[in-house]
Amino acid sequence: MAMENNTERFEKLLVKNGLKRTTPRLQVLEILSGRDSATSQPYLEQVMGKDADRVTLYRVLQAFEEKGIIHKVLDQQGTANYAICSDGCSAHEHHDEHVHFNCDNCHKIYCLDTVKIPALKVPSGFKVEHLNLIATGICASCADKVN
Amino acid sequence: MAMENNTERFEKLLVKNGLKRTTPRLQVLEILSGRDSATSQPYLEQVMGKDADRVTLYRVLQAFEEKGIIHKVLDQQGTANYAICSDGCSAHEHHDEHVHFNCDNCHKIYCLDTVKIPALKVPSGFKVEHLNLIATGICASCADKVN
DNA sequence: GCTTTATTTGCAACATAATTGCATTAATAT
DNA sequence: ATATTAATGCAATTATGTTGCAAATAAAGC
Ligand SMILES: [Mn+2]
Ligand SMILES: [Mn+2]
Ligand SMILES: [Zn+2]
Ligand SMILES: [Zn+2]
Repeated sequence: MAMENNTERFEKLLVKNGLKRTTPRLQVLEILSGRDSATSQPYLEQVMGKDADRVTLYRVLQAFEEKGIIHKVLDQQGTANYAICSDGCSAHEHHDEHVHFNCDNCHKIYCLDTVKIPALKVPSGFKVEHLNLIATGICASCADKVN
Repeated sequence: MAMENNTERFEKLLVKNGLKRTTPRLQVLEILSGRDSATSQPYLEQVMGKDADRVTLYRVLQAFEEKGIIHKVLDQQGTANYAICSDGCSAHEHHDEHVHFNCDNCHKIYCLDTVKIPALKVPSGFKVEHLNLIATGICASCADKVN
């Protein structure tokens, strides 16, 4: 049983979502999946360099978000960060209601998939659709380094 | 017992924080205090028009935020919105850890001062400093209009 | 009130993020 | 191999935010 490689997986993912198998798209998937935290748009742009136009990157990210392949998290400065959706997300509905942790030191954004956002009691009349919780502080990795 | 008017209150607020009583500053306080929800930077810029330069507006907002007079909330699109701090906020510490509600219909952001953000259990190693919770959905006012 | 001083403002320039229209290119279906 | 449709690249434009510096002005001191 041969371990399916990344590129094959990604190609299937694109086809499944009716997206053509193009270099910029595979590249974005490759980059995002190789990181343990969300990836900022500026970082992606820098890493891709001249391999793809800025506009193409924006369009790839938008398409992926719409299809439920990635989700966007805005950090405390309002910068867009992207992370691969764990599963269960589709074009029709995202299921990324986990907490995000924005480290004040390394500025990484971690998807805390195991931490669900507690339900909330809001004033009468308000109808809550989604909850978006970002915790800030020091991440495990940075806390380690200080010691 | 004469009811103290807004301008007098705002002048005192500025003096207390070591800020000079200037027209743009009073204008921003006037606008923000006259609204029931947070106010976006673009809206402020539009309302102030040529009364103040864009840069001045940015600097006024920054000074107010530093002094604990207002707090900034980023909406789902990453747009900066500002609201007057209820109280207890100072240059040294903000106490605005209430939930914010971003209406999908009218796009207003309400400070739900009465709704505190529940404490959170995060993976070991992570040290939470602040929590920032934005709920999206339909606000009370918009829900009413539909009926 | 007039002068001094420190703060604040306005302007110009710049930086970055994001969007749009359109012609060209490339992926897939036949 | 060709046709069709989707995707890309490029140029131009918009929006947001920042910086440096000279001019204006608020507040303090006389
Ligand atoms: Mn996430
Ligand atoms: Mn608030
Ligand atoms: Zn960190
Ligand atoms: Zn509303």
